[in-house]
Amino acid sequence: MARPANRSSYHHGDLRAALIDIAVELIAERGVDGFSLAEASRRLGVAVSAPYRHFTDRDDLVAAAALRGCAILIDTLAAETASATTAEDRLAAAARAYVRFAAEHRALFEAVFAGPAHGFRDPRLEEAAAPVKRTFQDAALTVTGGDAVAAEVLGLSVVTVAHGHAGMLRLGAFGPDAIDTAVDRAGRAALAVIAGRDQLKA
Amino acid sequence: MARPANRSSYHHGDLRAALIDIAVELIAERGVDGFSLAEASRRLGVAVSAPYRHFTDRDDLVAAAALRGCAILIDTLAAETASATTAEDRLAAAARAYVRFAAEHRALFEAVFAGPAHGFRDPRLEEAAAPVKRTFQDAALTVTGGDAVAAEVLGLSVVTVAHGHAGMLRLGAFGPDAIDTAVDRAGRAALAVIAGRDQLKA
DNA sequence: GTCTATATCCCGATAGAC
DNA sequence: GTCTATCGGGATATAGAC
Repeated sequence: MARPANRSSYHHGDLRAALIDIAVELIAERGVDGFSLAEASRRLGVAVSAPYRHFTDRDDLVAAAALRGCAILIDTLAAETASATTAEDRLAAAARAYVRFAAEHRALFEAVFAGPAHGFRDPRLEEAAAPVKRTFQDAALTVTGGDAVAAEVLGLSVVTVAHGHAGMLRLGAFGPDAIDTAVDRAGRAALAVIAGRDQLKA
Repeated sequence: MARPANRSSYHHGDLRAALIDIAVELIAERGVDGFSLAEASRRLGVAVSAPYRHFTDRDDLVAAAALRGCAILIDTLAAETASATTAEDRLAAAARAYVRFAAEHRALFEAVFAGPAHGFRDPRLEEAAAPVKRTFQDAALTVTGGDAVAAEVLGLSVVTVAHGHAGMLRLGAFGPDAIDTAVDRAGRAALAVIAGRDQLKA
């Protein structure tokens, strides 16, 4: 977002940042698999070899986008859960934030989560994503009143509910006002799971 | 699965079916985006031009795999929900079947649901997938005792919960015995949503 | 219905000049 | 830190022989 115009300015200084920006755009358009360094270079008006000064290879740039996504997701979670009053609401707010991030930063969301299905995962990303899990499990621990085992199950269930809403949103399952609908329903579904959490234990 | 050996038999008769089989294999290995007609032809020992006698283009073959996946998913849903005694259990069984299908037929699941994010969707697939939605909503209608509005919300919520478990399973969120764990948890989460369904309404 | 051959295109990555 | 040039590989799709 820094300087969308004047491509010649990329010739020195911030090509690295510009590449991440354009990678996000391209991933949004064609998906992680459809992203290519060649196309990114073309759009920035630089040689195809230029990116290799800043990233070791194609996947390294994708990983950089994923790391940025992780940071934004964590910030979003922190901001949206801060205003919650009850423990239940805090957990539901985390679910809403998760879906909102997936909707508003589709490319970053895909970069973060597209990895492990096929191919390998960057350990930096593994580490960077840990606070996401923590956010849900900390909130769940408050809900369960300190029962760590139940909290782990509940936290994972709620983040899974949120993940499902993000996926169904991508599939177009929520009609008009899809984003707001998906966010709202994710929050309600989270509250429903919390309310019926007795059913979760084996 | 018909005739895994004797590639020369493909030279006449069932290349179409063999291509779908090999497409499923390749999608499982490299994902929908990583699948190529060229590689499929190579593995079957036929010329790269041969598939074009049976499919108009690459996407047409992927669509054929998706249609097969849809049929299997619908069968799986029907079989697993048949033995349920209560309405709640029938809905939860649908969630379990959904996750089990996603786990045991990962490639087919991806072929069915990978489409709409980027690129276009085959209308045949749209039509073929309708019974899936119906299965969940019919079961939900029984749970809500005939309340159609509540049933629509509940049915979508439960299938979304199942979809989330399928996605998190792919991400490796469930440890050892991942498949059984994911299936089991999806069923329990569905029951939790059903139990707490008062929270779903706006 | 399948093959050979080919046209066209895009990609990742590197070497060496500037 | 970027450019030019290039190598090597793989994909889609078509034309025409058999």
